[in-house]
Amino acid sequence: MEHITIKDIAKALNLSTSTVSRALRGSHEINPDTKRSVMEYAEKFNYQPNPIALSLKENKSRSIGVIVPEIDNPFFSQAINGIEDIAYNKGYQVVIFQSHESYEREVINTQHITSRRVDGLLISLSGQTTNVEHLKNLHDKGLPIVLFDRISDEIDTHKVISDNFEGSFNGTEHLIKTGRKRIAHIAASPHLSISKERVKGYLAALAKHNIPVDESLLKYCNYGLQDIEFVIDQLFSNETPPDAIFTASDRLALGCLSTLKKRNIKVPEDIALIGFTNLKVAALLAPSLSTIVQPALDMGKRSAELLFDLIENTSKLPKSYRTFKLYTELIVRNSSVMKSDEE
Amino acid sequence: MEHITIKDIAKALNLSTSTVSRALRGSHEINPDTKRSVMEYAEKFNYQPNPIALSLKENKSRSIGVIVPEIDNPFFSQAINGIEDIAYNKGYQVVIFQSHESYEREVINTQHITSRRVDGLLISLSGQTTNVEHLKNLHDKGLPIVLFDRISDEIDTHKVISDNFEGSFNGTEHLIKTGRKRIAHIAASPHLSISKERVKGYLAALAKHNIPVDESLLKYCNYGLQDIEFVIDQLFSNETPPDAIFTASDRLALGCLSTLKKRNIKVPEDIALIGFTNLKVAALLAPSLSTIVQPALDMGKRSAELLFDLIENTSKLPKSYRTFKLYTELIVRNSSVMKSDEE
DNA sequence: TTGTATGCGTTATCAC
DNA sequence: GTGATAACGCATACAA
Repeated sequence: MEHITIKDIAKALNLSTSTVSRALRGSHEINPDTKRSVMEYAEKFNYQPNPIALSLKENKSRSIGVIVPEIDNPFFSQAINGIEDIAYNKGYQVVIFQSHESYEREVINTQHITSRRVDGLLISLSGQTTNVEHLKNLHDKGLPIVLFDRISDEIDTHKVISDNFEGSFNGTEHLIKTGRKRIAHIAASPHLSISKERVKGYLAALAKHNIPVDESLLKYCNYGLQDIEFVIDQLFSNETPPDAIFTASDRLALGCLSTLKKRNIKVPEDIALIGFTNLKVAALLAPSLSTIVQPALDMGKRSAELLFDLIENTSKLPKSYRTFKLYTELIVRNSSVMKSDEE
Repeated sequence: MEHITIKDIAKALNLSTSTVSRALRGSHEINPDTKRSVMEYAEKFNYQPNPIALSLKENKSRSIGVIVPEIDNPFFSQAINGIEDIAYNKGYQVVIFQSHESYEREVINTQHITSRRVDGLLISLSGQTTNVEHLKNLHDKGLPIVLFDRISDEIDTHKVISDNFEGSFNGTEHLIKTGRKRIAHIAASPHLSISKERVKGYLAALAKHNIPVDESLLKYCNYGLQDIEFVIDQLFSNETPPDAIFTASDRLALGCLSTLKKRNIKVPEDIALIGFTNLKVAALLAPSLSTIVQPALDMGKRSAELLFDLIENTSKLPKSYRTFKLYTELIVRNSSVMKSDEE
């Protein structure tokens, strides 16, 4: 892969590299003729400045790192879509890493990230992560970081989340209002901020409607299909099984739907189902599933925008960091069932 | 984001940068004591070599570019998962671009890719792409390229695909053998290699079983949900609607399932459905959908491995390029229905 | 207006 | 065994 350099142009045109550089950069302190001839030559031989040389010089890479638990998760792939969108417009490249829900892998990834000299980091924590020293260190060293979705209180930076409490509260209350009495909640890893908030919302809705909490209806679940099958079988081995399930994520909703089908438990006839999902999954699952829609794409975009704000203003200190809550939207489906329940 | 350099170490230890460099690289022509003290200092202050400087020197970036139509598509996100896996082990970073099924965007992305000096390119063509000069150019300039899934005959390089013809043939034949007479096929963009191969397989299966081709049952469809709804409504406005639908991708299968549900057409009671999907989607949709499973993860891994082969052997010419076909797997579900149909 | 010199971080090539 | 120097591609302070 050969590339033409400024030096080549200079040689060909009998100029110095600095003159060529100036011409290319559109400097005004240059002879219009020289400029034109340089531009023509550059055009003709498809000159493209070497970004690596620039990076070395300016000590920045024009790339941002993104660490997500799994790329192959509808929520995160859609968030990355949004991130890529913003980065593309800013002329940055997006470098992807997966933690695979492993704390160790996340730590290793943060090391790679810094050794790669990315200009900023977007991260959603792994389900195993309880200690965030690895991120604190980076942040203390001045790396702009934005946390999204799965955040930690211990890091003082911008964060973007959806309104997990409210979404969870609304979803649970919807189930209550449609007559459900035994509402199970399947949450993701108990370490995650999103899990905690969603459980809070679930409990708050039950409390508001004076429904006693049954601990056996609150399950934490990994993302594997076996895990969710196990959890659902547990729920249904209960003396009085749930009449509704509220799941905390895309994957759990999908897994739940599939397991229920396997077990021949009909949704929504036998059991009501509502899930936190991103917009695309919600659309695809319509109309069998009511959903609390998380703005995955927007979360990606918003996070990236905030990160670029930080990157482009690293000089301006001190910053005041904020946590941005994006609205969730409750989409109610199976209206026929709703009606019968509402009587 | 401050980083310690070789120069810093040299200054601190009263050595020259070359000595430090040698010590760090584990050269043998060096005093063991010097080496140890350098290593200790580097360890203590967490020295990390600057990959950008390395890149400039070696004229390679230790990164590979990946261009996919949409990250947020289960097939591609899983393929990227595989790519990331291999790249991670090789110590390469993965830079992601989306063409958004747009030819123009794809061309622009290839320009970005080269300007970024990636060491290789993995690409799956956009649905609009018919002209591949932009890739030919890069390839002629010596950039290692591997095409996967959506390929073009016009580029002479390694390619990795699933056995689209066979998968399609088997899926269609399965529908025929279970008694279906009017089998519709919903394909993706007609420009795509995968579409062509799958249509061929579909037609071949019909031909083998002496089923006349009904042009009105063969539809090409974009990925938007509106598009698929439109197509399905078209199919069912037919005087004699289909009794089976064979869809050509994850997205089409999901969209089809969702639309049929919306229209209150029951699967598999009213209509049999079979789709090309990746493993995870197949698992999630079980047991409602029989699937021709494409090895998305493996395709990502295999493509990345081949790309690294090319990257690491750029000196060895000439190469003989190959097209690797990965097996698809037919997973038959709804066995109860099958039985009744098989009688 | 243009050219020369320097530096970004690293390693390779030469000297000593 | 160690150090000085050049080079990768570019931008810029300074000199002309």
